Amino acid sequence: MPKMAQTADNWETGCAMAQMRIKDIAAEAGVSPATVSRYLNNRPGQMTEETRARIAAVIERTGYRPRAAARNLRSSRTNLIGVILADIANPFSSAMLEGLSASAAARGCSLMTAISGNDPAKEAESLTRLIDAGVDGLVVNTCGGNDEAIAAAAGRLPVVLLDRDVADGGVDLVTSNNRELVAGLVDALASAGSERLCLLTEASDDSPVRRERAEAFADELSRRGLAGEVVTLADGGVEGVSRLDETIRGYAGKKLGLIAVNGLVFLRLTEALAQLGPSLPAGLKIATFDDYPWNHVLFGGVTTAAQNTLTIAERVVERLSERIDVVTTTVGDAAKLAPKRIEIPGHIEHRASTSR
Amino acid sequence: MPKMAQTADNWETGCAMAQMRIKDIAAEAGVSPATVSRYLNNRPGQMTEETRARIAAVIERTGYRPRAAARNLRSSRTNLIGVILADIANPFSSAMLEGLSASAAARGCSLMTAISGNDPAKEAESLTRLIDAGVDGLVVNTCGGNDEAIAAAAGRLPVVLLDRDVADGGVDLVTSNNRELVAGLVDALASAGSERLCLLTEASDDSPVRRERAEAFADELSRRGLAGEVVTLADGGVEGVSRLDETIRGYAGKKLGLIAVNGLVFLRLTEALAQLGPSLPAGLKIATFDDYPWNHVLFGGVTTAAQNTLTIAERVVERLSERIDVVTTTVGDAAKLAPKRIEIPGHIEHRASTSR
DNA sequence: TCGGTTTACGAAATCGGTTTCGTTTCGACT
DNA sequence: AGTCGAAACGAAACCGATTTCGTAAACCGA
Repeated sequence: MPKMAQTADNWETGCAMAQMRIKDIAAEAGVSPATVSRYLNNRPGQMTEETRARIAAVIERTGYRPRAAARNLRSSRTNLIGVILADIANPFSSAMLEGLSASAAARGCSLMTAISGNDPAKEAESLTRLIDAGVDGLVVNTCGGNDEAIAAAAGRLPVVLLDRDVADGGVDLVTSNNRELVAGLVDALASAGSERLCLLTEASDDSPVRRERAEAFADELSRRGLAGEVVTLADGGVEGVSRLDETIRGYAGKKLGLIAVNGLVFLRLTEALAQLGPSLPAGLKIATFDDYPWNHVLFGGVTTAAQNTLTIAERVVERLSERIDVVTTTVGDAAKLAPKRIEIPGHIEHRASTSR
Repeated sequence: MPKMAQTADNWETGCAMAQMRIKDIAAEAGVSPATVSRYLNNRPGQMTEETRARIAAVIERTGYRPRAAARNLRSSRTNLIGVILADIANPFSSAMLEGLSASAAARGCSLMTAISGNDPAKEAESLTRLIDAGVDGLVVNTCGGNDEAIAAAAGRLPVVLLDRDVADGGVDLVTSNNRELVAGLVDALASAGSERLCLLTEASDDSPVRRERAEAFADELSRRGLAGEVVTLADGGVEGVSRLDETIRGYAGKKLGLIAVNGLVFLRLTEALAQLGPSLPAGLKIATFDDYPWNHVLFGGVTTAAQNTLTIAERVVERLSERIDVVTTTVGDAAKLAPKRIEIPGHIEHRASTSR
C-alpha cells in the first residue's frame, strides 16, 4: 500500500487521522521536503516570502509537528541536556533544577534528569544512560568517586560541573564564591561579638565544597586572629548530635559562634540546640549556608550565606551551549574551549541570629 | 568513500576511532545486522548460543553502544518518560522526582523533566515540548488550568496524573488517601485534648487536593461533633500571617488545634507563632501535612501526615508502563485501559506537638 | 545582450538502527 | 528416506527527517 492512502485520507473518518510526515506537508504546499525542512529550521538559504507563507499555512492548518527521533538521527543533535544531581532532597538541588529547566527551555532544550542519591555507582550508571540516550551535553553535580569516568565523558561530549569539582580539574565548573561567603559569615559572627568560632561539618561529606569552605574558614580565622576550629560531626543520628551537644556545652558562656557548612548540618544543629533547652545558650550566635525557607523562621531568622542559584543555573546552561555549539560547528577537536572555572557571587542575608 | 574506511581503521591512529555501527559489529562477528539487533533486544527469535557469544564478545571488545536516535526512529519508542512538576521547591515534589527517577531507571527508562512553577502557560508549553520530544508517556503534577489540554494529551499518549486530578477525570490518577490522613490528624488533635480545630489553607491554592482535604476535614468534624472551621490565609506575606495571628489569639485559651494543609502553610504558621511570643500559647496543639525534615525539629517534633512518596512514584511508573505496553502492543485503540484512581495509604507520624 | 553570480528549490543520499519476509538448516516423526 | 515444522539467520525495506549537490531561474553589471 502506497503512503498516500495512509495520510491524505481525512476523507470519511473523523477519527485519528494518521500522523503527517514532512513529505505530506511538502506535497500539500507544492514544494519539496527539503524546502519544508529549510522552513522548519529557518536556514540561511532563504525562500520566497510566498513559499514561506504557503508552508506556514499548511503546517498551521494540519498541526504538523516534526518527529524528533528522525531529526535527531540525521542531525545527531537532540536538544537534550542531561542533568545528574547528587541529592535532590537538598533544596540547593531543587532550586538548581528549576533554574536549569528554565534556562534550557529558553534555548529550546529539554532536560533529562538522573538522581544519584549520593551513590557513586548510580552516578556512573546515570552517566552512561544519559550519554547513551544521546544528550547533547551534561550537567553533573557529582557525589564524588567517579572522577575518571566524568573526565572521560568530558572528552566525548560537553560537560559542565555544578558546584562540585573533580580531581584532575580539566572540566568546566560553575560554583559559588565560597571563600568570600565564608568570610562574610565569619564577619557577621565576629561583628555580633563571637569570640570563638566553629565550622560544623559532617564526616560523610568529603566534597571539595566542604574542603574549600573549611580551608577558607581556617584562613579567615588566622587572618583575623580569631580562635576557632572545624568540628566534624559523626555521621547520622544521635552520636553526631551529642558530640555537637558537648561542643556547645564545652564552650558555653564563652561567646561561641557556629557556622553550619550546609543546610543539613544546620538542621542537626537545630536539633541539638533543642535538646539543650528551650532557649539558646547565652551569647551563642549562629549562621549557616544555603537559604532554606525555614531559615527565615527558626530562631527568629538565621543569618545565611545564600547562593545565587538562578544565576548559577543560567551560566551553566550558557557555558554548556557554548561547548555544544563548538562541537557541532567545528570539524576537528582542535579548537576546543579551554576548561574554565566560573564563580557566581552569592550574598549574606543578615538576620536575627547574629544580631548583637 | 565506502563505509569500511571510516570504521575498521583503528589501524594507525590511536586517536578517536570512529563510532561503530551495528553493521560493523555484524561484520566483525560474521553475522547480519538483523541478528545483532535481535541480540541487542534479546528477541524471541532465539539464536545459537555460539552466535550469541560471538556477538557478545565483539560488543564487549569494541564497547559498542547502539545509537538511541536510530532505534527510536524505527521503533517509535524512546524509553523516555516525561515528568511535569508544578513546584519543585515543595519537598513532596523532590521526593517524588527521586522516586520516579529510581522506578524509571529500574525499567530502563530515563526521565525528561519540566517544571511549571505553578504557571499554567509554562505547563502547557512543557506539555507540547515533551510530547514533541517523543516521550513514551507523561507524568503530570498539574498546577491546574490545563484540564482540556491534559485530557487531549491523554488521548494521544499514556498519561498518569500525580496527586492532583483534572476536572473531567478521564485520566489515571495516583494520590494519597487524603480523607483518612485528615481523619488521622483530627484524631491526633482531639486525643491531645483540642476542643476546637482549624484547617489552615491558602487562598491561592484552589487545587483538588486542598478541596478534598477541606471536605474531609468538615466531614470529620461533624462526624465527631467537634467545633472548627477552615481558615483561608490571604496570599503571601504579612497579611496572611496577621490574619492567622488573629485567629490564634481569638481562640487562645480555648484548647485550639491547628492543621496546616501543606508544608508551606505550616511554615507560615511557624512564622506567625514566632510573632506571638517565645512559647506556644497554652493548650495549642498543631499538626501538618508533608513530612519535611524540619518537622522533626520544630516545636520538638510536629505531628505529621506523611505521604508514601516512594510507593506513589513506583505505582505511577508501573501504571504508566502498563499503558505504554498496551499502546505499543495493541493495534487499534479499542482495548484501552479504563481510567483508574489509585490511592496510596500514607500514615500519621505522632510527635510532641500533639502530646497531651 | 551576454557571461557570471547569487538565490530558490528539488532529487536523492543519508543517518543507524528495526522489522518484515523469505530461505536455509536441522531435528523429529512416519 | 522423505516430509514437516520450527529455529536460526540474512537481504532489503523502512522509519522521517536533514543535508548535499545540482540545476533552473533571477539578478546584475558591462
